[in-house]
Amino acid sequence: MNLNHLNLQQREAVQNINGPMMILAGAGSGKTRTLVSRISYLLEEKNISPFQLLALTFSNKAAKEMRDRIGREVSCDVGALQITTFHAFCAKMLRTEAQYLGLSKSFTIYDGSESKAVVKTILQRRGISQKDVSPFEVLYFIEDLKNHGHYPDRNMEGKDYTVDTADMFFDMYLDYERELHKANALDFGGLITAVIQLFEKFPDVLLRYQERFHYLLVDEYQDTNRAQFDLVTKLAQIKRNICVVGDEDQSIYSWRGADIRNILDFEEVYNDARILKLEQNYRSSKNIIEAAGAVISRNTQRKGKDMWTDNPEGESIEIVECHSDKEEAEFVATQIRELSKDKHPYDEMAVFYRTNSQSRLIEDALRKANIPYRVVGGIKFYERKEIKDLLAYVRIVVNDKDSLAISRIINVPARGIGATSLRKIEDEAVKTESTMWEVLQNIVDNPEEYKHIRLTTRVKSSLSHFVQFIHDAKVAMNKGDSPSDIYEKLLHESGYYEMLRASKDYESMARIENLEELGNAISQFEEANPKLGLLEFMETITLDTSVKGEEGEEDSGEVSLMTIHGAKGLEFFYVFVTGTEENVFPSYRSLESGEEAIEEERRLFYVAMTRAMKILYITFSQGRMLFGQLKFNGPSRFISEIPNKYYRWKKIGGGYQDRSSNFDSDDDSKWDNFSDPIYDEPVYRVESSPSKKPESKYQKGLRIVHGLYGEGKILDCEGPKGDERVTIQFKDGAKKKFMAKFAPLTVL
DNA sequence: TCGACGATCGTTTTT
DNA sequence: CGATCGTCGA
Repeated sequence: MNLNHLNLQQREAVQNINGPMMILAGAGSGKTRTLVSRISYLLEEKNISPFQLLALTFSNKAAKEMRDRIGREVSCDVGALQITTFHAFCAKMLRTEAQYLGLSKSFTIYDGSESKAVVKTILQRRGISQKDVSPFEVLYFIEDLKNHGHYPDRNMEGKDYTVDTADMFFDMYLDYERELHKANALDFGGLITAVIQLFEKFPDVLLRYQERFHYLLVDEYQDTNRAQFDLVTKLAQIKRNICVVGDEDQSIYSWRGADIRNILDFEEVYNDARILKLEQNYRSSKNIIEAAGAVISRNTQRKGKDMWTDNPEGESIEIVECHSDKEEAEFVATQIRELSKDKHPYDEMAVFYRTNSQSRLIEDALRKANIPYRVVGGIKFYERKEIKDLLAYVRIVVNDKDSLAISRIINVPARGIGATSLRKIEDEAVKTESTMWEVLQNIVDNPEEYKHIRLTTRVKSSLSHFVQFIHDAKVAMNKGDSPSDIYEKLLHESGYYEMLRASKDYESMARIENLEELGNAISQFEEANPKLGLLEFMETITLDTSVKGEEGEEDSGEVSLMTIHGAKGLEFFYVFVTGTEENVFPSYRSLESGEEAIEEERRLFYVAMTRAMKILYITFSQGRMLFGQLKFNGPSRFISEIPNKYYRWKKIGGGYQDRSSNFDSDDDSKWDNFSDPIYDEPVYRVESSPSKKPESKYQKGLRIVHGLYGEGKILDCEGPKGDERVTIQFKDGAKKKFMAKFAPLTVL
């Protein structure tokens, strides 16, 4: 096998197949190429059976790419190769081993919104108002436990994680787990912890898998959480051929439980581990790589890599300062136009932002400029209400214990079964320890015995119809009707289609189209997998949330818009990083929560920078509408962390001095709302008081004039010289806070 | 049961 | 600003 296309380190990563190894693969270092070669090498040179390999990734996209590329390189049967996501791997194993854990093979997988719904019902049942305890908080607590590999009776000794069983939330967690078990369901985290449980309670099962997988590979290792680490460690225990690949500088999911310690402590866990660094970047210009390197070097939580490149120096980074968010978007559009005039195709360009809500203005500007674009991410197809509704019907048919699905659609479309009736049915289910489906069946089949559930005749007759058509669909499924036939049946007999057709508004029409699209998806699935049924279809879509795939999305001739999180793993010739302002990027939340969070934001910034191959534009705006208010946040600290020599700074429109007049002529209605920043607390606490600060020109008590508010007095001033935040009391009594260098202030 | 209306409160989201 | 949620009245 020819490995000449690889550099020295890459080759070592390929050929060093035995024992634990961690590959620290920097951005653009040819990671996928290396991994693909490694697997090919194992298969072709070392004659390892595909059956004995396991490669775990985080996204379906990554798994698919790797599989495709290996398929092209290798002649042996790739079909048996396990290259899959953590979650899909676990789901598959749990379906085969379901009986051990008292699950049925047909368990459903709950996504985040369904988990949240379960938490809500638990809170309700306990009579806790959502105002007092937000379901989100509870869910976060539960996820945190699961991220650390906890399951209800797990002994966490020696796990470096303490569980407070006295916490009221812990009780709710137990409730939650019971609820899911009753529904024959698992959430995302539960897929992982259930496998850990399986391994710990049934060592013989574990042994089977340990002996099967001779070679383990974990991609995006920096994003693993403790549970996943546990799982992999267990699997690798006997053969010890575990290769993990990651980049601590691209760890941007710690808020989702990714534990950077998995990387930082790898050598402690495997003391004979080999550590390899892939530090040559093949993607970006020298300017970009060195600038990004300078920024990330400020982080303390790293193993430390020094990326370098043989690529040419390239263009300077463009830092672009705009007046308003609108103007920023217009700049992006104009610049894209320019690039396009120079014959650069649109699909080589991407616009990044920190939060999804920022896409709106960019979209407006691009649309106005007639630039084709697509928004990557955002509202996903399978998260749309109508899709979730129909899928809830499907879920009931597949797994009638799924009471959550029943509650979701029992009155959609309206059947006159309101909250009160639903409550009665749920109560009965809890009381008799049965599922809602059983209760419904009983009410319909033995109305006499169930008279104590006081339901109106109208409700009873609706229920009867509901039970009947679900039952029919189940029968159809069992006798082998095709998934798409069953889907059509549900769509029409539920009355859902009719409900949408009846209301003729634009929105309903779009929904009908989506439901037809769902039908197509099912038909396609059916054709591709004739042996599989609705259950498997459901699993694919809950575990693969990729956006409704239009064919040929690769070279679409469109500019890509996405959050930076969504951009990880991608590359573009021309990249715009927008909204690079304090409180936006880094986000105000991270600023509030301290240095670790800021380091993660810095990694995010690093990821953004290193997506660019040729030209990197970093834009920010002096003023920005946030939560309906105009804010002056000032440029992001990350901009100041880029050494001067790598960038050119460009101001769009006028300078600071004539700002207020510019503002006035810009868009009057908008600036009418001009008001103080909402983040009144000092966000800069962290670095606000070095021992000797140079004298600020904004002293307390000083009288000033503000371009818009008029005359006032400085009440307080904090922050270093040149970067002060001043609190000013105006003549009308209003107190407002500004960043001095951006506010139109004149000292009197 | 269901809609309308006002209060509230805002990241990121591979699975 | 805008989505989401809870309350209230018909």
